[in-house]
Amino acid sequence: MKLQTPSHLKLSLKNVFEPRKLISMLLKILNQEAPFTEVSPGIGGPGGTKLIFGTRLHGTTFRAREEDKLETYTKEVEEMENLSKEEYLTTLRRRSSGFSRGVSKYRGVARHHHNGRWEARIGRVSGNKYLYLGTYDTQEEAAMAYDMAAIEHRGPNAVTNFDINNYMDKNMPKIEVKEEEEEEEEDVEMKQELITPNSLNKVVQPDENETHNHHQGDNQIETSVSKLEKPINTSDSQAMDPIEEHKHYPWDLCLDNSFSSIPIPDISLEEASEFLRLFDDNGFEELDIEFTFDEPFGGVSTSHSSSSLSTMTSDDCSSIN
DNA sequence: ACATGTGTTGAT
DNA sequence: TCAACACATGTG
Repeated sequence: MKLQTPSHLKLSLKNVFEPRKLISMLLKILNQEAPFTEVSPGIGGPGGTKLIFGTRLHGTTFRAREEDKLETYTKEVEEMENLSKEEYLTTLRRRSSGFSRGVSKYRGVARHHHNGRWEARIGRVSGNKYLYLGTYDTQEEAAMAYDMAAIEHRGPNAVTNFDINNYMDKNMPKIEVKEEEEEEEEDVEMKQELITPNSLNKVVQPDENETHNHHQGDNQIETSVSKLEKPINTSDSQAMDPIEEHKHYPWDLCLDNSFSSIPIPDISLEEASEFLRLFDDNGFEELDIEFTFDEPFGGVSTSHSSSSLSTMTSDDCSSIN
């Protein structure tokens, strides 16, 4: 029997890995409108990587594939739990097309072998040929050079490192130009900004434990699942102020604004909003996982999910904000 | 399997 | 700085 995921919950890489849209959606999620673990990239096997927002399972959003098993996603779930928002978005960005290797966090940026500076380059634009964009002291500068070239040559839909708004109006992202050891320093910063996974992971219901298959004999799954289900103390979780956080990440500023203020042709924003609707109180109540699939996901029962879901309401979110 | 686009490497 | 190859990833 074929598993069905509502089409409006499915976003292919092509759509999702458009940073502005992706980040906007993720921000909504990460800003406590939904717990961090509700977004998961799925490794799609032969069909390629897909990032799907869809089915809630074990407090995590999964997109089901007929051949998928829960184990397929344990890696992603763990990854999301162990990474800060910034780090995770970086990994997502890196996974986008053609951007899978290398040392730089940014698209179009590579460390030059000669002088060690950061070289920006964009390939196969306007006809063919590569475009050398120069070398820079910092990754960020090179990344911006790439962004601008990308926008110029590929239009407003270009996949960019930073939010396109930064290039549309006066406010360029305030790049903290540090000395040499950028990477390390940034990593430190990231750690400081780390969103504790537990502080976000509030949807977990105790009774879900019984729902889960705890006796698969697979250690990895078990640890992952139990991690997810670790009871969370909502009250003492550190409230993350989204605004505060924005200060440190220029590229994710005014994402939502960008959607309304910038006319972006053929980007359908409905996808994003439709997706977000999922995380509305009502939306969740009505999203019956049983109707989402014709059979339990990966053989794991989801029968309790809908009742559990109802407890994941704005209460959880507002308590944080 | 093929197309695409970026990382890497070497030459100039 | 330029050019070309390597290769991961998406797509039909």
